[in-house]
Amino acid sequence: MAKKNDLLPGTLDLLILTTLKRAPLHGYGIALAIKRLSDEVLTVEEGSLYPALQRLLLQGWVKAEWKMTETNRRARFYTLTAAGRKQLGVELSEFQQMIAAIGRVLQDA
Amino acid sequence: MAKKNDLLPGTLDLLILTTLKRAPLHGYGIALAIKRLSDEVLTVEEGSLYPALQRLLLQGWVKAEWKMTETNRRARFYTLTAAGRKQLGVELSEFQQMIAAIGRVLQDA
DNA sequence: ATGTATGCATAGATTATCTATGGATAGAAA
DNA sequence: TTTCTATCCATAGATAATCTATGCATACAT
Repeated sequence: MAKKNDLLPGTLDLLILTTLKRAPLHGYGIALAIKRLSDEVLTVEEGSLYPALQRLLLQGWVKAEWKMTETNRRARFYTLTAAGRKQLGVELSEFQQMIAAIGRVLQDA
Repeated sequence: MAKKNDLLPGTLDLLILTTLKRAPLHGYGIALAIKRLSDEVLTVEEGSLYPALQRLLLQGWVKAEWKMTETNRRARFYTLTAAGRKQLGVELSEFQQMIAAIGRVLQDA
């Protein structure tokens, strides 16, 4: 079994927080949003997504409420908290710094 | 104890292969090169580096020989193999595709 | 009635990384 | 000559993140 890696490890929290920036979404919607926005390149497996959402809940970056979807289904909608919005800023800047650093290595070496 | 993460997980092999692109290096030299090229942003711990080198050896991406350094020390010098050079190309392009995809999500969301 | 897409979630395995060590030697400093 | 610092190897154990594989439930279309 080859190791595929649908995702660059360490980026999932950032991706999730980003999709919640504009509006609350349920888990399935988050996964679809990431897939769609990335032009099908990034796929978030459910076994990665839900544990990640638990982590985010525990740390208070998001909160969750049961609501009805447009298709008349019960679903947990996740919303960015104020702390989560702040955290998003932190993680985004850390990520960009990392990427820039990696870029320098890849380019100069 | 806060989790720091000196590195973006999943990028170490690519970084190592890249530093070996021009010339063979020993482990310590690889770590220094990555640190220096990244302007001190990226730090490769020895506990990450040596296991990674073992993986690369096992897969045949690099080969190793004991030699003397300029400072008169014995050290294992790692060299990219032909397969390793090819692998570097693959990983580089996968990485760039990932980063581009992540960029789209971060931007459009 | 049956299938398909939607939606939740967990268990277990795997992998990668970090922390914390430990050992050895060259050369400088004291 | 002793001691310190930098250079070099490497492993063990813990931790964390992700994937694979499931399982359950319901709305709606066929």
